[in-house]
Amino acid sequence: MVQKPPSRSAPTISQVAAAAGVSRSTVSRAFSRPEAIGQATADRIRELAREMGYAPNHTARALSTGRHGNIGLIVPDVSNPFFPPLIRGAQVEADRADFCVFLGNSDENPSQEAKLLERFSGQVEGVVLVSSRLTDEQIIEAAQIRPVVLVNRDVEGIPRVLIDSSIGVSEAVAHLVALGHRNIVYVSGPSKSWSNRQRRNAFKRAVKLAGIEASIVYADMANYDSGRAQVPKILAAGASAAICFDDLMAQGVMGGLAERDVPVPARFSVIGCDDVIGATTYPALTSVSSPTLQAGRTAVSILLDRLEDNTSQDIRYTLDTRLVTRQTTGPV
Amino acid sequence: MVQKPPSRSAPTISQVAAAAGVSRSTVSRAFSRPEAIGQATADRIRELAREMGYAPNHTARALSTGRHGNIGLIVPDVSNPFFPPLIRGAQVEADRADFCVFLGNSDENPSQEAKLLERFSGQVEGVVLVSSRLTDEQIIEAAQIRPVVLVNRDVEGIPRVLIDSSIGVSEAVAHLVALGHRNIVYVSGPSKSWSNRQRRNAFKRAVKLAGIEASIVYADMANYDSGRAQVPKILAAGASAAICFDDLMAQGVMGGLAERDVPVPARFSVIGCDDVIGATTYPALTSVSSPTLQAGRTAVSILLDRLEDNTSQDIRYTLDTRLVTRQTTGPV
DNA sequence: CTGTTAGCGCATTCAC
DNA sequence: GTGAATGCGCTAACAG
Repeated sequence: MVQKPPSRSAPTISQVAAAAGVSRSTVSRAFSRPEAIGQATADRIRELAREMGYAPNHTARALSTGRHGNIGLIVPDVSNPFFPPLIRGAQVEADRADFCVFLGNSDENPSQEAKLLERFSGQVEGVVLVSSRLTDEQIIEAAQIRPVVLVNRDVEGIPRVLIDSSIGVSEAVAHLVALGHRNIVYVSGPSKSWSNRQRRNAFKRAVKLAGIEASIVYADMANYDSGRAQVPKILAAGASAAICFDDLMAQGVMGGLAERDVPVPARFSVIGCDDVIGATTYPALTSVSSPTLQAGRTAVSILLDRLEDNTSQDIRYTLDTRLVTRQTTGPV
Repeated sequence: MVQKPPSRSAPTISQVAAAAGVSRSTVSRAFSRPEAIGQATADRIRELAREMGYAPNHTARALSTGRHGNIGLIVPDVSNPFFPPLIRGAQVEADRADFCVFLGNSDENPSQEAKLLERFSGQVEGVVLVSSRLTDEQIIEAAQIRPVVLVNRDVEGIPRVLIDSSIGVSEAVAHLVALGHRNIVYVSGPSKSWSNRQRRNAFKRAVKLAGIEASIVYADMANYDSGRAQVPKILAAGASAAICFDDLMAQGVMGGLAERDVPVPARFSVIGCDDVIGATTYPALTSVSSPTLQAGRTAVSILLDRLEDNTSQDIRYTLDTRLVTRQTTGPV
């Protein structure tokens, strides 16, 4: 086997053992279970190792133990502002346990997602799937190989953390009603999205409860242009306010309204979901805030727990949302 | 050694060899160098392996070859909209070579960055450091262990890809001058940022060349609130336009202006940098576009090249920027 | 508390 | 073209 000569070849455990006049096992213990050997020897070895620039070879350790201290995280699209905070949260939690995280981008594409899963396989102890595009069957199959935790995807038997927009959307409707709105529209996102179904249903329940007029306009994509394109339909419905599937669409709606000289919030109110850009726009967007960072943390936390004790109770962790009122909503 | 019993234990190369009636070497070759064995045997073995659900153990292979097909990518802050497209680009390129990428978040913190580097070490063949907060010495030291490629950081001898804002910023100034502006301000970002220094210098050169009045206001942080807080200083300077270190600050400036009832672009023009949010706001932000996705791709591409042929010529790859004109700039 | 022994799963010299 | 032997670096039983 040809080893590319490293500029500064790393010492092996044997070299440290020789230099310290002990066996390799002792050196090994000095790093993995220091409390199992003499305090003095442990210190001496670690010090010596430090001087020699020795560090345990992660790969060799992984081969021997079957544990590599890595997890995988697959998201549909890193560039969608919804995900970065979630990734961040996952990182933070992984960090605390000294785990490294592989990041994968599925491009909203099931086969790409499966490919990543395959590629990660054998290098990760578990995987977090965010807004997975895989079928239930594929997910269940993947979970048979190694622990899987889902975010915003509800598959029975697979640990999952769900951001529940119900409360936030209800608050949004209540907020608009309190401001005097009597005809609201929900701008729907991707039809196969779990989050979208959930928000739409919460919307329906809330408007029915309030006994006001309401309608739904359907867009296929969740982005600025898509939101902008819905404005004619929204205005045609005679609504005075819109709750949008996400903030990007909300921005699009605002753009479309501005083009038609409909002032926000003077003549029309707009509410987004996820609160990913709220504070950085003008006027600042009222939005249903999603605890995405928390979702990332929780998912990884659950995954790591599962790696510890191999319990397999059915976890379904729900995170609540709330309305963050800013400047795009006003009295009718 | 206690191996946690996998639900569906993966077959090893030996089992496949036994089942196929060949030696382990042959099976190994069937996967790593199929052309080195009989076409027929290779096919037969691969087929059998597929049936048995065999896949080469990544870790064992890595231990033996010293190559694990992973790279590390460390960014200051995943949540900063500048980075996701870059991450995306890096992923795309890694994907093409069947590499997995470890993502790390340094929190703009040098010691956290060093810690990640350490944690990745031994599992990655190379690392891409984006807007590194490490000292030159630390970077050089890291590069002695394994290949390192820098993005937006200029250290002699280390391969680097730099987004050169000079052209874009010059265009921005020219654009404003053409619109009749005669007093412009540059809203400076983090003082130790390479990008900021570069933009500020390009600004100085351009305004001097145009012979117009100009000034610089200094902010320490690059975010919305920081931009918003600069508005009084900007207006006090008597400027009619501002070029901001990045889009987030530009948004902040727009927010601050709106609060003071200064209409954009009617009475004041605003230009951002990086073009990370331009199209999703209203009015749409004029911005100096940074090819961040391309930067990510190029960095990984250079890294992978370097892993192939161990050449070590000094690469300094420059990516140009250009002004994207939208609706926040207008005649004075 | 420490050393000895035996793999983890694979890639790779050598022979044949 | 194929098989036998050896080692990658480390950990974990088992003795002592």
